[in-house]
Amino acid sequence: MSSTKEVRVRFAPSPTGELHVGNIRTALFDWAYARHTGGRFVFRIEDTDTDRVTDEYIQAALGTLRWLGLEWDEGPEVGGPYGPYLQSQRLDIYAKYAQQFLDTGFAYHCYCSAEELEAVREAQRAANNAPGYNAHCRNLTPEQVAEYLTLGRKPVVRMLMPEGSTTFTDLIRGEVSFDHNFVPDFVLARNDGSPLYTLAVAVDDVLMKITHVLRGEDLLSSTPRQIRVYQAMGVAPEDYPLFAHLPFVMGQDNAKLSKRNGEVSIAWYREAGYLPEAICNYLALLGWSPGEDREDVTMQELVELFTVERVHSSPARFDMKKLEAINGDKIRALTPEAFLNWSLPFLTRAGVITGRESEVALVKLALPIIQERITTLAEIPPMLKFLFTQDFAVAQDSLSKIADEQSKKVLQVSLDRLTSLAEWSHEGIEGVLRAALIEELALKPRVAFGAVRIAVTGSHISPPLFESMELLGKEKSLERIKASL
RNA sequence: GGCCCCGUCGUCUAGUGGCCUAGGACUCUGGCUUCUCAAGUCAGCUACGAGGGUUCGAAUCCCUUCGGGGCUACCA
Repeated sequence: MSSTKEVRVRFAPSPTGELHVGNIRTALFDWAYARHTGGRFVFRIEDTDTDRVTDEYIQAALGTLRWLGLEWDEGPEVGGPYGPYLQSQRLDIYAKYAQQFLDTGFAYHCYCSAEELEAVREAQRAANNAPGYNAHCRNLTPEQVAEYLTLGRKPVVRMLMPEGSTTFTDLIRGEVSFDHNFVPDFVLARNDGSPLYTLAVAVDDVLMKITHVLRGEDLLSSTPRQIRVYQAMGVAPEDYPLFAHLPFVMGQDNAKLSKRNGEVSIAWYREAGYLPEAICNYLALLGWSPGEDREDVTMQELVELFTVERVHSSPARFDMKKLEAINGDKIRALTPEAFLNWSLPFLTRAGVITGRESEVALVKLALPIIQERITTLAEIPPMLKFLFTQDFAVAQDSLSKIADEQSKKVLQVSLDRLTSLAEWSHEGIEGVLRAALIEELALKPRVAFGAVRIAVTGSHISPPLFESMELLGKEKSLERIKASL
């Protein structure tokens, strides 16, 4: 059917808040599918709910997708042949179709008030009947209409759902069928003429020639309504987009994602030092897998491997621990240059460096010794702070650990031997300290080096000691040991 | 309540009638390695929601049941 057509996939969020991991997972699959098939990735903003969508959220959404590397071929800022891509700029189009549906009898004016509708629903619930509009206004006489008008009532446009049922094949769930007894006549346009989601989404998918709709499963039951709009537009069944309803991403406690059970905003992950590729790799594994016990994929590999056939139908729980593990893997896989570029902003923002060339040079030398010991970029500043700080002080909780006699002795001996060390290299430092502390004083390495570590780096947890001392320099290293005596 | 979707280790998943006494990853526990923290490495814990069928044989097919979720708006 659509085998010869160019694949066109859209991501169409309604930015009523910041994009969260669930939205992003959908965007990622949309993007991956478009790229995998060599099709087009269309980005559309569904801002018909003007009360809840703000420009700020729209801008944030654009920024988030860009940061993640999910570049779109058509959409806001880049344009495209089927624009505009903001629904708020397409109002006249929806109005035209609403009128057309009215003219052709697919839709009708409904004058019922909110109170009347509520009363109907109440009665249905009480009688245990299927809820939904009772088609009260389907066949109003001209007199009745006139009466509503004199009452000052303004009508909404309602789609007429005929008897029967709608069946479609979901690419993930197989054949799904809805009896129209449970798909009531639904509103297409408000009484001020503004369109509702069901109208706008269907009209745009048709006009933008969308071939595949991959979206959240919360929209599954709205699909028959969309299909009815296609029919009203005169679209042939073989030209309907193919649907694939993605499973939910749930929070830790099996509840919907929220701030309470794990941070959901991508902006938070960005600030916390997660790499876009780690986020995408992890999210890709929620509801999909490449098979063959594979998990680690680059963006490129995701594009190559992604198919809807391998997408699950059951919901997945978001697990921060797994994300952390993947983030650590991705950080370790970074080239020195890339790692440096990711690190610098975190170091400057934390006030560890100001960005001077000499500082950057030192950071460059220090990064290799911490690359495999962090899981997020945010861990970099505290780890390298000792190299740059002007007002060095040993951490409070470590102070007591070097206050005893033995520690004092270790530090004194270290100071003496190191002072005469000519070549200040980590090999040299290690050789001297091992000879003096481990062999001569017969101390356990962890005890002996522990004291030096605290004196020099200020903490009992640090990057490898000898490399750290080399980077710090002889003068500062000895200065700190002396100060701790 | 009604309609629809879903159900494999704690979590993400592999698995499409025999390769499954169910594999991988994360977490957790223990060991090795080790200058701390990591990383690496070895081992261990733990699952086919339940009950019926079909079949020589079922995690895989069918039915029932239980559980979870979505929708039921002039939200999306």
